[in-house]
Amino acid sequence: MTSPTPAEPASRRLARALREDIAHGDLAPGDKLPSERTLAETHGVARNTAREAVRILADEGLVTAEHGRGVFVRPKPPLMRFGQRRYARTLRESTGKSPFRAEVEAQGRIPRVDCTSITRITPIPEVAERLDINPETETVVRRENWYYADDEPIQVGVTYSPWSIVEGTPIADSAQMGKGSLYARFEEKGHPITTIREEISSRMPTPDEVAGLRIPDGVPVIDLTHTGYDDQDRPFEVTTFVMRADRSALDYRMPVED
Amino acid sequence: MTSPTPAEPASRRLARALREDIAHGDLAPGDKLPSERTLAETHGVARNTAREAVRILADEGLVTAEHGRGVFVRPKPPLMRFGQRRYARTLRESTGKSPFRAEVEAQGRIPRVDCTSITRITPIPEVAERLDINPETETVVRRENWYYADDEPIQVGVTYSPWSIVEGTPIADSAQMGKGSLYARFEEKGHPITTIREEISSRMPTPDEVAGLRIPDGVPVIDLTHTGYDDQDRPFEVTTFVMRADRSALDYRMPVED
DNA sequence: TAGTGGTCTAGACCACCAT
DNA sequence: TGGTGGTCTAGACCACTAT
Repeated sequence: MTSPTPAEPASRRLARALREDIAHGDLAPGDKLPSERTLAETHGVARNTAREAVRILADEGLVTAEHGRGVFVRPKPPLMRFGQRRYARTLRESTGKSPFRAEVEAQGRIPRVDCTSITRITPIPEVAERLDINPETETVVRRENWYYADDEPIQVGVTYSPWSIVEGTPIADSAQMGKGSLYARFEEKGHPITTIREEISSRMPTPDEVAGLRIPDGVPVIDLTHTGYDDQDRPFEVTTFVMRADRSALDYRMPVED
Repeated sequence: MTSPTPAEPASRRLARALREDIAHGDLAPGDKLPSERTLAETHGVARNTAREAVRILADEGLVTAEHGRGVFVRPKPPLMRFGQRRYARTLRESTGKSPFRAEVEAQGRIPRVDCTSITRITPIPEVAERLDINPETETVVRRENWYYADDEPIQVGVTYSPWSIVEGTPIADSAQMGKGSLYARFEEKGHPITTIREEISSRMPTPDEVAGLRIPDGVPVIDLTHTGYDDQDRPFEVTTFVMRADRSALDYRMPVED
């Protein structure tokens, strides 16, 4: 007695129609959608139903609502791509600037990196494990960095390194790292970065991250835990990054081990 | 005259309360939330408002609604981790099975890989560019694979390789790759996989992906474009993966080039 | 059959933005 | 000021799950 495929709800039908308009370019990136009230009237539904359709698209990351202005097709700006070159000594020495700055400038945007806090703490288990230290007897220095392009926050990085290594260096207490930045200082202390491990996952942002990184609805974050090893294969720093996934991508090239 | 911080909306307040219950373990993974109607009554709001609160949590990936059953705190199963070892010859030769199978079995789950289509096509520009071929004169073989753990779809992979390389091999026309799988066949044709490039991004799934991979609300996908290079640094295959981000992670270890 | 989530209506008021 | 999205209400019916 029941029909095999129940009728598609009005909100999804409307969402599908708008999605196709976007896919076909009838609604181009940056374009403003009709207002919720207009959509409701022209499609013969209640405003809440039109609103639900818009929300479906927002959850897919296709549109962004701006309070008081309207709903807009989200433009797809080029992604900033980060790979292992960000740790190469040649890059450090030739430009003297960090790979984040290089990548952002390559896109014609203005980079900024703020070190917002430097503290000495007892490491959490995930960090202690990767640094191969005893969390009950050893402390680490925690440096929190915020990365911006044109004042738009792109990623947050938190670097942990053993106190025994960074004691007395700018890493332990200065926001200014000097020429060649962080990894030049590690190298001076006998820890040239030689191998890296990158653990990558993705998820929806927490409310704090939404606020801090100003992340629109429907945009996930990339969660990256980076571990640096020196020429004797000793881990000496762990950095966790949280990146806006609509602004960031990762790009690695590596040998296949046998 | 206006208060500096407008009152928090009731739906967000309720969402925050529930979020804290989850964080504190009062609501453990797998637990059922009170019904929307119960939440509405106990918090003195309309059902739609309680529903909105639940939706906020679903969009964050914290809970999953099951029609007719209730809303449940989403358990966090261990992630399946994939790295460059998945391409190592030693792994191929010692186990004879693909790294996906090995990883899934390591978690006590039953792997399955279905090759759902093999076609010969004109490559799209992104693929042609990575394979360094002329899309107007060369064709590629497209193999689509679906990967399951305990019959739960985890990822989709689409492999493209030049017809000139795979012509006459099982890669071009057989769902069965034989011992050592795909990369053993490439090696036999003079293309041992030596270097890989991995381009990683993340986004919300399309409606097709939601349906195909049975992805719950609030779960992004990891989008991975993999390129394989042989011992003469010639690219010979490109594979694009779409993975459920709540089931998959990537884990690479690589040297830093100077 | 009872209880759950899924969808929808018609209306209201608020907060934000541009003019 | 008028138009926009953001939130909320009180009610309704449908579809799914379990008993």
